[in-house]
Amino acid sequence: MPLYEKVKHHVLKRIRSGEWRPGARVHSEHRLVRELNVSRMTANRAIRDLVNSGVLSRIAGSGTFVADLRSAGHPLQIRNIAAEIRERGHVHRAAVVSIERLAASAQIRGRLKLRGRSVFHSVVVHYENDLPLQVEDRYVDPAIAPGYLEVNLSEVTSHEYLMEVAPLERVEHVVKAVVPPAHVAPLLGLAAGEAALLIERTTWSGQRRASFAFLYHAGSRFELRGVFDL
Amino acid sequence: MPLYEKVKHHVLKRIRSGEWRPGARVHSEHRLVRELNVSRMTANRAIRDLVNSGVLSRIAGSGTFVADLRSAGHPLQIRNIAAEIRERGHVHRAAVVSIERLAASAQIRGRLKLRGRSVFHSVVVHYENDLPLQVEDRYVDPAIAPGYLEVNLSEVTSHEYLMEVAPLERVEHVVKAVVPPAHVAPLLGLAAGEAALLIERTTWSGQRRASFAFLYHAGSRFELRGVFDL
DNA sequence: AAGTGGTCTAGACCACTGT
DNA sequence: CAGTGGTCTAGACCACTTT
Repeated sequence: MPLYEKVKHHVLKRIRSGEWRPGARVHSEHRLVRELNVSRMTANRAIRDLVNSGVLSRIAGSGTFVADLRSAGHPLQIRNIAAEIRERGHVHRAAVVSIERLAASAQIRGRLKLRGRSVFHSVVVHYENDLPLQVEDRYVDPAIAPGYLEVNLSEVTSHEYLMEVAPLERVEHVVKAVVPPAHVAPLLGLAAGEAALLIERTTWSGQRRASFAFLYHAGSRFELRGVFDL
Repeated sequence: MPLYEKVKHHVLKRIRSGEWRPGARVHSEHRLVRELNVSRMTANRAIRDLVNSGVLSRIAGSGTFVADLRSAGHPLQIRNIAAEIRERGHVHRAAVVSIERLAASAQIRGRLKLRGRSVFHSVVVHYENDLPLQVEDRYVDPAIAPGYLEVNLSEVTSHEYLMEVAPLERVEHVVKAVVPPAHVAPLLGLAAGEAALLIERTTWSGQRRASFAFLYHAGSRFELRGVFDL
């Protein structure tokens, strides 16, 4: 692991533990240099990375601070759908449509950079108050999560399970508007011709890709929201 | 202007001019060091910035390459579409469909919390390399930007103008998938039944709402991308 | 073997902020 | 004034890819 990653973890650990709350001052670059025996350029890179990813914010001459949650409240939350629904005060229910081991297609092998020939595949429908909100069509690298087929996905979300077995360090989201494929539209209860919001989510554990998911949402019932103060 | 910004411009200029097309090899760090008389760390920072913003991609031991199209805007960024297109090394052009003063509907009055009875309304199509990328259907409070009707929106984006007359302090985005309305689909060059990605953007200047915009994008050509390192 | 990116160092000067 | 971040240098070693 590169040194600057260690510096990032050093800072993130304190933020996650609650020791450094939003708005709090983070140790200065010079101080990190002394604490961790790295050069200033290394500390600078670590902190600059965290600023770029929205975790910290800096004011020249003044200091570096843990960013407010509201600015981290980007539309593409990493959180799982179950928590989000419950946070809105509604009932979440998940129905497993299928969960199986498949021979990986060339496309999936490419997306996940799979080494083996097979892949785990699951399709789960998430309901908010008995209305289908999301169809989760997910591919998981068996090398990362060998026990995936035994998980009861109606009780534990894939995201929660993956976080347990292989701490995710990186998430990529791509948001698109699409006409949903034929196997998805009925699961979402969509009329013909209705649009769907598709989020393609790839997660990394270390250098390896852990999973890839197509998250389809009814265009008429789902939206991403983000507020930014400048 | 910092040196690394000059290095970035040096590279972006060649991409914009078409000298370096997507997939093409970019000058190596060592070569940039010789060409521009900067240290390698400075060249490295410039290139790494461009990689982070999706303009370039790197393969260790092999080289740095101009990234393919498709990797589009960051949902977190408030930047205007013109800047975004130019940063991808492409040509931006805007066509004004209409710009006028209207009697505000109840819905628009509510969204903008208008005090007066009229509102400015503009429809502009933004092209990326002559392909329609965004239809901007915008309502502006005349109290905030009285000179809006005189702005040449094919040369200055609404966002740029509003930033000038009434510095924006807050932006809200809502992202949806929709079937585009009849007046929008042809402007985007969409076939019947194609989906569109809609961003509803509200901007605040101080406590007042300055403008409200429907930003329609062709689902097949536009996506939002976000990467988060944890 | 030569070239490429990935990382790291130990300094440096600057503008700005806060005391 | 001391402290902070912003930038920059001129080297270095490494793992990897290409020739």
